[in-house]
Amino acid sequence: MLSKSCVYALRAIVYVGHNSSENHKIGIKEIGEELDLPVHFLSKILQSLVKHNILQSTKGPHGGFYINEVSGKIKLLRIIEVVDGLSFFHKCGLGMHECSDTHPCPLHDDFIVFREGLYKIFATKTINDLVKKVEDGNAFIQNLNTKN
Amino acid sequence: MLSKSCVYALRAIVYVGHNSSENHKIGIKEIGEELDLPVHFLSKILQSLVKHNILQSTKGPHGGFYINEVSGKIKLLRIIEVVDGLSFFHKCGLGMHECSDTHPCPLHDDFIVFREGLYKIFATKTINDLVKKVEDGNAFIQNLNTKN
DNA sequence: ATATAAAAAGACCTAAATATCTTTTAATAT
DNA sequence: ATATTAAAAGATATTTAGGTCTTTTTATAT
Ligand code: FES
Ligand code: FES
Repeated sequence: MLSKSCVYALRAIVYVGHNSSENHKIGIKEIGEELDLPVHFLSKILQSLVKHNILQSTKGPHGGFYINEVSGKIKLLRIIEVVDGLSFFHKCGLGMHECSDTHPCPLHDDFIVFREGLYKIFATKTINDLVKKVEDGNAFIQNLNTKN
Repeated sequence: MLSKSCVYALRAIVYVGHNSSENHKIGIKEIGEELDLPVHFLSKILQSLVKHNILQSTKGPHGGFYINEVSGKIKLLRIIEVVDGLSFFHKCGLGMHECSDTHPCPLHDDFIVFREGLYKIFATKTINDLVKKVEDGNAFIQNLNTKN
């Protein structure tokens, strides 16, 4: 559904949101290790998020990634848009060229309920919402038994 | 979500169910052309379905693919199982190693609604259900403007 | 029996996603 | 200014999904 790049992005951002601040930035190595993600690959993904101003970073000693006021309020959908694009939310679930109410595939009615439901979730929730869940102990972003 | 192989499979089976019978089998070439699908690739997929007894075929003149009584009643989920496997329906939407109620990711509650809803649809609907929709004119499996 | 038609099987090929490794750039502390 | 640290950038490798082409097998009609 979402690509690996995309879920890596989401989890990494939440991790950064949870563990960092303007004066305690967090290195790519730590993020990768804590989330069991391939560091260099993740690095690419985060680079792109920084370019899109979804995430902040600085180089050099005590550098690393962090998240500012504004970024925390970004909707998950925006991250998906940047990493994967939004085509999933418009595509036919049976792979027809067009998804349309007037020329629907046999799964259309059932499928769009879920597709649009997901859309709404992603379009509504922010990074901060996820961070809060983690901080309240109601959710986790690290694997239970850490082994890849 | 579903791989191309999988949606190709579903659409092809519905096409066969709709257009063929024991004494009017239907060739791979026609299926591919009518659905705008790559013939040889589709051929592989259908081969595997035949092996799994989800679809029937005979070689030689007037040979081709068809669907018997039993196959029409097969659930969509079975096709997904054979082509893609069922891992999607158990996997964490944020890519954590395990999806669990006790160690949930921050999207877990929202995501499983979607995941399990879809599961139910696929576990319930049969090939014949989709064929019927098409025959009743309530759905289509061919593209509108046929160009790949 | 033979020719023919169609699927099955096998061998490849291509593109995209995922992952790794190396070099460069820039920020900071000394 | 210099050394150091960490991200950015670039190049390359691997894996998986998707697709094509060729040969073989098998059923049928003649
Ligand atoms: S036409 Fe297939 S999901 Fe809308
Ligand atoms: S833990 Fe992520 S979806 Fe269940």
